[in-house]
Amino acid sequence: MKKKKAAAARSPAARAPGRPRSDASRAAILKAAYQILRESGFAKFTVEGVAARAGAGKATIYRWWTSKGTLAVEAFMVAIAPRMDAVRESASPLADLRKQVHLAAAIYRGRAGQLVRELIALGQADSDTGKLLLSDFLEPRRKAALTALRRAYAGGELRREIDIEVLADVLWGPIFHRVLINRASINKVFIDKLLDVVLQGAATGAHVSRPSPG
Amino acid sequence: MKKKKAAAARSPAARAPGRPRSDASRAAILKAAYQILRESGFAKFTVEGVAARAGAGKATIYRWWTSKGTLAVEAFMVAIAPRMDAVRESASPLADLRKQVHLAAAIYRGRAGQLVRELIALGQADSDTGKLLLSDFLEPRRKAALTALRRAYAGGELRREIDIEVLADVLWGPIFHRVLINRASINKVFIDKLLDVVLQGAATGAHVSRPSPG
Amino acid sequence: MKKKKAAAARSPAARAPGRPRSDASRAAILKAAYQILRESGFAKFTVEGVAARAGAGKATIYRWWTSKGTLAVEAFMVAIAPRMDAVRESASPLADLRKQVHLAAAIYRGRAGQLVRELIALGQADSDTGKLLLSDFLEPRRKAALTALRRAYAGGELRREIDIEVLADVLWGPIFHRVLINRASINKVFIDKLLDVVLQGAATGAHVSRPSPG
Amino acid sequence: MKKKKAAAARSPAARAPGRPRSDASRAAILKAAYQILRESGFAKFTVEGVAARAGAGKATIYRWWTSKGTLAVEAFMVAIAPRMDAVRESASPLADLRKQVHLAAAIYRGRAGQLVRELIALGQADSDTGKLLLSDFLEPRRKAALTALRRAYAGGELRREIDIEVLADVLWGPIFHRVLINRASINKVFIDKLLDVVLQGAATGAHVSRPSPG
DNA sequence: ACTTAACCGAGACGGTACGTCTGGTCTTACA
DNA sequence: TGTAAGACCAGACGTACCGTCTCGGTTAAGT
Repeated sequence: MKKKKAAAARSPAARAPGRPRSDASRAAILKAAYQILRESGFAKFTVEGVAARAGAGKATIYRWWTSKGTLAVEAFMVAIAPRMDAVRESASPLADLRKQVHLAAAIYRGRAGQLVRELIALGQADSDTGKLLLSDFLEPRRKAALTALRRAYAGGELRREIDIEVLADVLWGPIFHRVLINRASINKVFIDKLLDVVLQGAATGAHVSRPSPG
Repeated sequence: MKKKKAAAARSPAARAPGRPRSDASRAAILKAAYQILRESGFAKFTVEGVAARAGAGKATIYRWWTSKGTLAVEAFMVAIAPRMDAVRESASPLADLRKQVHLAAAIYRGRAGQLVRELIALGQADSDTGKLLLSDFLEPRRKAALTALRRAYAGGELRREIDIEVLADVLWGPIFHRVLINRASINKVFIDKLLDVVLQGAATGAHVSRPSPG
Repeated sequence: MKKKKAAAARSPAARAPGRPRSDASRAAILKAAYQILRESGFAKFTVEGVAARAGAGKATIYRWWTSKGTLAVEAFMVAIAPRMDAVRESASPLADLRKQVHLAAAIYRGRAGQLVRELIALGQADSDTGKLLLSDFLEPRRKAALTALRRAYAGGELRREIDIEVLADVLWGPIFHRVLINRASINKVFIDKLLDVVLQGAATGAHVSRPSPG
Repeated sequence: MKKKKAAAARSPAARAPGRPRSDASRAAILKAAYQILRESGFAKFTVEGVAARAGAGKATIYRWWTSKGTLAVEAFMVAIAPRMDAVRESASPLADLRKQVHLAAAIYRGRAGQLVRELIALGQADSDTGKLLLSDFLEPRRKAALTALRRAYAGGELRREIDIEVLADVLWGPIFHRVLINRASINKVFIDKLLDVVLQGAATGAHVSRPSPG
């Protein structure tokens, strides 16, 4: 992530000189980092603590991550991201969108919600961390929503004058608002109401296509 | 603010024994705190720095504020809050709402935007700070919006099945989303589009009452 | 001790105006001070602690004592000094001297020994304290010894060329040396040996007049 | 000095892992500490000040010294102790003793006298400091005197019934008494009188072996 | 009885230093 | 060259006391 080195790859035998990076070490560090995050939250997340639990040196951590924030973000993503990409495309883009948002909200309701809270907070103070979290975690989710919205737009399900970019913010914004500011619940009922209001304002017909409420 | 002691209550003039709190000191501390926040942001905001600039002792700060976060929030509010209450009620609640949101966005576009970003971030780590910021700054703004929405609801301008609480989150959420996460601009065009989408989804007729776009 | 005011004295009825000093308060402060010294030593002796235990205000303490050291010294003396003046003059000045030294050593072996240690230490850092301790406590003991020595000298019991002042230091010095530096025991055997050596070096005949060793 | 860890012991070349202690840092700290002691005395001797002047971190100081007292003692000794070991053995142990005592008194008359005063005082409050000062500075001087006394005793120059240990206290005690308590001068005349009285009391013949008073 | 002045308890104040903690860098020996 | 270990600088943290100050209220003597 920090250094590139033209990516070996030329031939199967081509290798950089010196001892190669230890993947065992990298994995141990990320695992220890995530464990600490999960057990104690970011407040007790210290580089020394991670190094000690991983049996690694602090210098090794700083060689591969620019700051403790970027380490925390990467550790979080390795553990969490896979769970968020579970929605597959169907014939109805708006239905896909609903599923995506419900899934994310479900995840944010749990332990992961507290972690994103803290990571977003960290991103305000440390720009490396903020950029990494945005580009590698938050932006991809938004992109997925944008894709669905674009398909719906192309399929004529959204009003012509709608700004898709704005619509994406209108969808995700209230969720983070409740997570970060309100601390109000983001339960299923809320998500449904949110989707209803937003799609009501954006959709063409009255057919907001909410699935039967069971 | 910190201790109550059952309030003596004998007469309205009852006073605690001992030297009373110095208002000059309190004011100097808040002023110094705000100056540092404005000049250098929260990164360089230290209790030692505030004490030194205010000509106060650190102990005095810790006597009256539980953490540096609560001090920062209070200093911010003393300086900023007055500017946000400038919207007076008119005959049209939805027009009032538009004005409120535009005004807040205008303020958040400036220096204050960075400060709320940092204070909200701080509130994630320190619950005292988070509660204070919410109860004394963020919640009052949301309440103002709720009041306008309720008036509109009562006046039949909003659809019967709308949940007003959700609607408030849908209005403010996207703004904070851009401030905290996207870092996308919250310019007037965006705010107008936001209001259009949201009120389109919530209003009864097609009359979304956007003022003529000049 | 702190203020003089021309010493009343003009007539038996002359008095300063205003509320007179409260003796109850003075006594409570000295008592509390001594209790803390005895229970916890000088390490935990704080003016705030004394004021709290005495039910007095800190200002009251600083009105009558220049520093916490002088308070400690006075509290110590009020409690200890009376025990040290118990030796009455007899026909044999050197025997009196022996009794004085043995008595002082006995007292220094106990709790009081630790307190003088700490007070002498304090006197090194704070000159008010040092002067007070010297003039009101240590010097008077030395003076008593000097008086006995002078009587012995006048009675021809000491060699003509002896310097009495030096002799006093030679008597007391080793005791404080053990209390402050060595931490070696100042038991009766040591005191006797000390007296033997010193008086052997100073007395005229071989008659060092040690009482029968029972 | 602080941790031992059973000393590896495998071979004389065994070393602890990790970065070794920086001698440059240690030397800079001791130097800065002594400079501050010499310039301002112990009153203005603060760990923060030492760290700042040495260009060291406070943590580094606390890693290697248990308290500011032990740091002060070590800094003092590194600078002063060499000057006190300048007396070489001659044929006359009592003459050596006289020289030792005169040399020490000469040193204590200067700046070092104030420092030992303050360090001894400090040793009363902090037992680590007291023990270190005693074992590494005061006791060795006393040992040197004891050695000379033992030689004199073996040579028949001291009376059979004399307790050498007591005699050492009788020699050094009065000097510290004047330094710590009296604040009386420890000039050459005093030291000579002191030695005369003490050796008169301890020596066998009348030959107290004072060098001709020129 | 009324005024005046110094007293008193309480506790907030500015200030200084404490000893702890963590972030990020540097220096060893070994692999 | 990478790694574990751990010492290093830097600097903020929150605490503890110092000695001073500012309240409201008390207690005499002098009017």
